[in-house]
Amino acid sequence: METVAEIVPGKRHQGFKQMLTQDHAGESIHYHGKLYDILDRAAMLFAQNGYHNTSMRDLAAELKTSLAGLYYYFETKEELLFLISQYSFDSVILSLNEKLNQAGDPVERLNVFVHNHLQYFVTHLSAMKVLSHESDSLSGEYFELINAKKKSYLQILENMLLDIARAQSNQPHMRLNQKIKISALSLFGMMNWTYTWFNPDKHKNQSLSIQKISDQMVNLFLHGFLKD
Amino acid sequence: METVAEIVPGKRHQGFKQMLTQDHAGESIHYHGKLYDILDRAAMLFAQNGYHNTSMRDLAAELKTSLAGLYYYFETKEELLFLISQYSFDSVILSLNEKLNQAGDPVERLNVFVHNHLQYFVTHLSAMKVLSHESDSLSGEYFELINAKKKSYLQILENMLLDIARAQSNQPHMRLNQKIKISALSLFGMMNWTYTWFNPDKHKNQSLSIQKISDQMVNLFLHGFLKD
DNA sequence: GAATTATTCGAACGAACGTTCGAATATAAA
DNA sequence: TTTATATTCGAACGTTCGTTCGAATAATTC
Repeated sequence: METVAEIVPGKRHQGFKQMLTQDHAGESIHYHGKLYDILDRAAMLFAQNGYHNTSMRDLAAELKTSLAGLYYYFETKEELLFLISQYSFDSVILSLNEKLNQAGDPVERLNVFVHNHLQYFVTHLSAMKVLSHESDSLSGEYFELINAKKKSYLQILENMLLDIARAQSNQPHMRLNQKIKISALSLFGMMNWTYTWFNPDKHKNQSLSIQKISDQMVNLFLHGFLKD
Repeated sequence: METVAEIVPGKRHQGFKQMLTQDHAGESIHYHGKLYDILDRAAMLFAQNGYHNTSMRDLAAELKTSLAGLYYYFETKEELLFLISQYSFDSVILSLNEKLNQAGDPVERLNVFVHNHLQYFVTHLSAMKVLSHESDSLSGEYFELINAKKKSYLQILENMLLDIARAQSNQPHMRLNQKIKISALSLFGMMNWTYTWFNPDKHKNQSLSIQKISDQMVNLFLHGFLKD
């Protein structure tokens, strides 16, 4: 069974490199409350004020802990950003895979993809905003690792679109690969852009539910996509 | 005739407040090469490394001028970001209005809107990336001014969609206002997300032209939008 | 050419930042 | 209770940052 990366504090000097490579290798989710607390609050602050405008002192104050104490759980601020990004991404993909196991035809699978993405996005708005907005505040190995996840996530969507396109026999006017690439990126644009306008407080218990947004985006997308 | 905001250097202590309010009031574009150079290069650096990761020393080095000399042209780094954002936004809207004067039916006007947006986006990729990505690095009055432009730009698109929706007689299943809001924001998502994947060097003189991207996005969008 | 104005500059200031270190405290193991 | 381990902390270090200031230079006006 697939899981998100194991996250444990302490002895990071020895454990860090292993964590980077052991990703997706473990069997159970090791839960360490304090670190998740840190990731959660940090994501909130990063989403609210931006990564570079949030100081470690801000984070320490938010968590009612000491500045130096934070560094027991990670080695650098950049690693903190990486951990937030990695955990969010792994969670979305994990949740998606669970739902895809019981989803049938290509179109339904696309529905599942969009709804899963939007659902996770708005219920973890801070973390996903950070993931969408600050991913090139990462550098080096951190950047590469998150970028690889992005590419594989995009690949999942592109494969779905390929299935859908093949299912209908019309010859497309455009080269299929190109059409699928632009389509997939457009769909991601629709979905990810929500972080700039979706307000969970404003929309909670209101008529504009995730289900409605998800349905309309799929409609908007699918009719255009299927119409040559 | 509408123009972009007048931009002149020097005596900023007196001239600044006036510039903020005189926006769109002048008749001709006052051109001051050096300041445009600064805005252009700064936009490049901001797009490349992010606003907060670009220091005034970096910018001075890029322009082969002194650090202190920069402050002759603006008062704070934040004002510099504001000037970039304002000039870009005004230019897009100005260019759009020129093209809309000679565009007929609602659907064609939507085509013009999308093509104008994407065209300006990719030919001024740095500045537009900054505008899309760093606009909430602004605060106070700066933020409000750019936000107001954003809202009015969104309103233009929503009005177009309203015209299109009215032109066809089908009763929509969803409340029209809501449908138009989500549709407009989805379309902006498609377009603005391009800054994360469009590579001008890679796509220059290649098969993936702006016209093709624009056409496909309009197709993708319109067929879904018109289909209830 | 003198006077005025516009533009550039070197040097420095104070503040904020990420990070480190050794000591202190809490927790668990023996 | 003693020992070992896990966690927190105050204080400080070195760096980088945006910004300022008064002087120097260039351009323009008279």
